[in-house]
Amino acid sequence: MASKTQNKPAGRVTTLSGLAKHLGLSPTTVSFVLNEQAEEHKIAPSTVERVLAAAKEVDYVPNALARGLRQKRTHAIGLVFPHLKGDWAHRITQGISEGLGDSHTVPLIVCHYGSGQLERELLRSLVERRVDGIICNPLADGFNRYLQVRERGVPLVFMGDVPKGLDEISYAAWDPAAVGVAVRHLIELGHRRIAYLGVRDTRKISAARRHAFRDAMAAAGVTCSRRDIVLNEPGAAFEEPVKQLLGRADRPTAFFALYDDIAIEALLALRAQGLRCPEDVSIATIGDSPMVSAPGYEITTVASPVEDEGRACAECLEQMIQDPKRDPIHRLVPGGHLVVGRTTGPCPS
Amino acid sequence: MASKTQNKPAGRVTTLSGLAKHLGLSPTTVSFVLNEQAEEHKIAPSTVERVLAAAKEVDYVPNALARGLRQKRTHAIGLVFPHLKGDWAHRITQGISEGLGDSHTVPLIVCHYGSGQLERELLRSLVERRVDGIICNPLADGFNRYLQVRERGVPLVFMGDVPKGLDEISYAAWDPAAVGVAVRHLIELGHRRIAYLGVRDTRKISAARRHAFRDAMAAAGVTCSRRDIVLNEPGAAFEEPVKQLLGRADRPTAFFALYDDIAIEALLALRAQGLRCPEDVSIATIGDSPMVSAPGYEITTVASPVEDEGRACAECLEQMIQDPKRDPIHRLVPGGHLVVGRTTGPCPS
DNA sequence: TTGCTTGACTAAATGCTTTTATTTAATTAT
DNA sequence: ATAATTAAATAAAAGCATTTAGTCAAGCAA
Repeated sequence: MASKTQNKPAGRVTTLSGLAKHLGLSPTTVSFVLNEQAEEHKIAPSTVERVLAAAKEVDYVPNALARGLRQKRTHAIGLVFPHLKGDWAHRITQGISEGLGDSHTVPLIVCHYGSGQLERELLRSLVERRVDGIICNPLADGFNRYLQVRERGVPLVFMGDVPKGLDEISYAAWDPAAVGVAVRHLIELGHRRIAYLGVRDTRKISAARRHAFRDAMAAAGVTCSRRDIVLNEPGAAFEEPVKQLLGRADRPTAFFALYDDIAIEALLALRAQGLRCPEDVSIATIGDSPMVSAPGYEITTVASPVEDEGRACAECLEQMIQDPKRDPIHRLVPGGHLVVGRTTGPCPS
Repeated sequence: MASKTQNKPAGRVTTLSGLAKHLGLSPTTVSFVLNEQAEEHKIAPSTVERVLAAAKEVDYVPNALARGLRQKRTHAIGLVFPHLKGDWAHRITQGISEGLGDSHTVPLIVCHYGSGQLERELLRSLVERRVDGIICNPLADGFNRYLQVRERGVPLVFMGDVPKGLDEISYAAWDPAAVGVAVRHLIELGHRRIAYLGVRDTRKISAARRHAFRDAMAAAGVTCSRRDIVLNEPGAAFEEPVKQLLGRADRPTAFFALYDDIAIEALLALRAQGLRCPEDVSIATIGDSPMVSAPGYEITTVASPVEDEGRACAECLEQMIQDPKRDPIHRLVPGGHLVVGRTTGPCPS
């Protein structure tokens, strides 16, 4: 038993070297045993047992700081979220955890709460702590902050959309083909004039979704007038464009909204015009929230496979960690099933 | 400019020593400057500037592992959550972040998803990483895991309830006095026979809430029969006890439920008896969720000050970190306002 | 001139683990 | 019996920043 009064580092059994001294062995030997390299280094079985027993006895916990310092690997990854509101953070985190599997990597979750300042600090903090990689959902104007991190050699994966033209960065995003599910639903209900409500495509996935819309229409043999495509500036209201669309003689009988909040805007604008949904005009969207939570809405949507996205992000990041110099990975996560709400109905004849 | 071909550690400017060599100074000097101890150590102003400029130039990021190893302080704390579902995690995290203030401490959030095995691993991982402290919401059967951590000298704060008799551990919990808010509401509505639906008091706060109930009743001059106090075993159903209570001639006209899920159980049991709520019997509770989210329920509750709890936890932990040997801190967070739902009404005459 | 301060900086130890290169003794091959 | 091999370990460096205890030269007083 180690003397309790002794205060010298050698006397403390809490460290690997302390344990070694306690056992009359060298730190090397103890390290080999504790890292399951005993076979490889031909440590005598009796010694292995002795070390293991002692480690258990004193409940030795290795110092991850020292280990990480030496190995240049922390087995921790950073998850940068906007916040933890709602279900999204929960679902994606669960997916990421699954994706990490048994790699004994710990996700460190931080939130920037919409503050660019905080985002920068947190990012720096993660780099200081030498996380093995980062999965992030950045602020709209925060991309360059992450690029700086990438330049340091920290593997980085974006969950979701990235700016157009940014090819040298990895991302895992929901496959835009899911748009087709919503569109086909509308077409099956008999709709032929379907308008697209989206935003100007400064990001890849947004653009890809618009193409998916066009393709789904084309595949069904439905033509789509360019006038039925609304591409707002980010942040702009949809009331006016929707009004205009509805004012036309050959007005659309259905809307596809790129985001769920656009769908709500459209719904309100439509009602303000004295039209009923879904009797007069149907609305479908894609989005995380089936929006059943908002009583009175219940917009038809395509539920996104958030867990799968998380898993994809984690797998993607692991690959990058394995080989930091590899080409950036772009993964599209398929899936998403239709959740029919109260906003889609048969095309009015 | 540092030669790029050189591969020796001295050539890399990314470390403090590298930077020092680059500048023709000692690591000591650079360290002093970068840690704002230049004044204290009488570093020449010109040198200070030179160092600062160089650090900025190469965007030097200190290695938190090395620093932590030396200082025995990581400026990171662990937050152990069950999961990130709903609003609770979001709110308490925000509160904790506020409570940490500008201490430049990063919260590392981990979730055990109800798995004791995972909880143990995560806890060990946090200890390995030498977090400065831990704020946790443990599994019901996981307390001893945390006590082991505490014994290692890691400051520990429980958010919420702790087992009875466990005085040597810190916690920050919602003041049980909030129970009075719900009870007074019922009394103001004219109720005199109010039953208490709770669980056997193996935990401190549960017991304190029962006392708060009793006190609130007494303060209003209302007597409370012992028969109106239901203390279930944890996990047991409330259907039977509620049935019994309602079967009595002098049946209660109102229920106070210790948790919101108990309230729901009671509501269902009551309806199954052919009684209406709130016309025949009122139900009030205290809890995080105003339960407006569950349409058709909307149980009257006292909204808990989750952010305040988080802040209290963080402040509590910081104090313990300052002086790990101090007595455990027990903090009760006041507050909580009444949210009147559809389950409370005037006492039937 | 000698001794004492002070300003400006540095050498070296420390924290803990991993890893590479050796060592020592025992065993086997020749 | 000598060389070659193997088993079982170890010494020492590396990884990076902090911190204690100095050093060295210049400036000043006596």
